[in-house]
Amino acid sequence: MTGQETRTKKRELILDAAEALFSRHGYDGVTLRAIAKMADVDVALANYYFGPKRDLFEAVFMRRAKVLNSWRLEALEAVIEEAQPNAPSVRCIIEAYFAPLLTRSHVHDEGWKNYYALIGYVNSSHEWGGQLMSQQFDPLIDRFLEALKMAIPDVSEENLYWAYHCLSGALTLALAQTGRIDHLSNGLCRSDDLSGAHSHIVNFITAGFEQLKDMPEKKKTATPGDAAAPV
Amino acid sequence: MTGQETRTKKRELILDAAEALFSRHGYDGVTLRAIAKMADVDVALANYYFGPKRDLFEAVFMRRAKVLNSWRLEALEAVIEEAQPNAPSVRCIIEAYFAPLLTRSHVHDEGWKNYYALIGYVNSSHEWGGQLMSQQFDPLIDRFLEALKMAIPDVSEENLYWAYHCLSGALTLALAQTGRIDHLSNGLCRSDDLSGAHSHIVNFITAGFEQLKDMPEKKKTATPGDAAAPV
DNA sequence: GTCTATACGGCGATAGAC
DNA sequence: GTCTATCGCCGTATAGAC
Repeated sequence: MTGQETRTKKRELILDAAEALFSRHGYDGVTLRAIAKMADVDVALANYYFGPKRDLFEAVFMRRAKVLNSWRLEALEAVIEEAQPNAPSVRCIIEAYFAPLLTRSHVHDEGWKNYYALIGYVNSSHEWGGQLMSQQFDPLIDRFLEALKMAIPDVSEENLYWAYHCLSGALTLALAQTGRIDHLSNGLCRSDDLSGAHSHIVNFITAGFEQLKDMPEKKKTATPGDAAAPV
Repeated sequence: MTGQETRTKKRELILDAAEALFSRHGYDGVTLRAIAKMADVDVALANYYFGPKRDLFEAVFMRRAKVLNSWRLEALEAVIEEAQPNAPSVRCIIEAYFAPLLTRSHVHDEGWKNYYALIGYVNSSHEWGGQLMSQQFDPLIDRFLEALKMAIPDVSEENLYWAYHCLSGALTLALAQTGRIDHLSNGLCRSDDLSGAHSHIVNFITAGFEQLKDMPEKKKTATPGDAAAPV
């Protein structure tokens, strides 16, 4: 084995171990020593390759973010292409957003499972949520929102962003796979069954965006006629 | 000030400080020393009152969970009462779920803001999500789901649980107030404006549940006719 | 360059003295 | 109820082996 191969190999081992541990225990719940032990390398090696702990965390997060983004971009461009010269439907766009994450075979891969849980952690974290998620994913999100604007004529920006926020929360909670739904449903639904969750989530989120079409232009965020009694 | 009063006061100070710090940095990101310093009490006092760190965390989480549950139960019973003898609408039930959390004046209270962020952290956490959330909130959730079953005839359990999952993700991400939407929207939407988010979220989630009414009984989770091309 | 062994200053939770 | 002491583990700098 050449030096180069070793280098790459050990780097990946460290990233894999860090990913597994960070996803389960969060940034502060993991020590570099634990990562080194799991990766079967020396304590100082993580620091040698990645610098301080914080930089290692970011390296872990960024590694697969790039892959996700390319899958999703590809899917988005496909549905836009296919719908030409019309705008793609809301459902197709939402499908392009979720399917690359939830329906491929990689969802059964241990590394990806860990990474998904990590996204769940990062997205709702005060420390990382605003910064890391935006940095890695916002450019692509903007393209999806552009597409949705074409599919939902006259939608207001505010409505669109909050709808995306709902999408994001629903998705990342699913990715986190916390076991909550298993408990709530007495085992009927399983949080580790992402492909089983896929169609439920797509249907739910599609409907959420579709209702923006019915918003009166002047009172975009108001509740429709059968509004509830204030509580 | 009597001993009893001091006792209660200091207990609350510790809980407040722990809440503020846990919500910002997570369980492992906070030391008992930091909590004690913020509460201006001795390091060992938290241990004296609450036992080990883990128990303190649970005490923080449970303190306001009880309050939330009673607000929501009250709201749910009000809409059921009001709709008698019919079933309440989906919108009214969803409104009863969200309004007590998002529209009251307490959302501007620092303590409650911290607690909300804590819910965001706990719900998507591997360590706590499955257990603590279920323990504190599932009994009430069951009652909301019962009500939704009446409002959505013939809905399958599986659809209902996954829809609730989407609701939960959207809500807790909003509660986490990570600043992500501020960034994405270039400041148009603000994640600390929960009452501003309220109607957007209610509309989105209501539509998500309403579409369950159109599900063909036999293919409950399938996508409707205009299904997307697989990606 | 790649990697290991070790050392260091500091802070962790909490048990036990008071 | 309060304070202190204890012991262990923390991240990381560094010296030097290969």
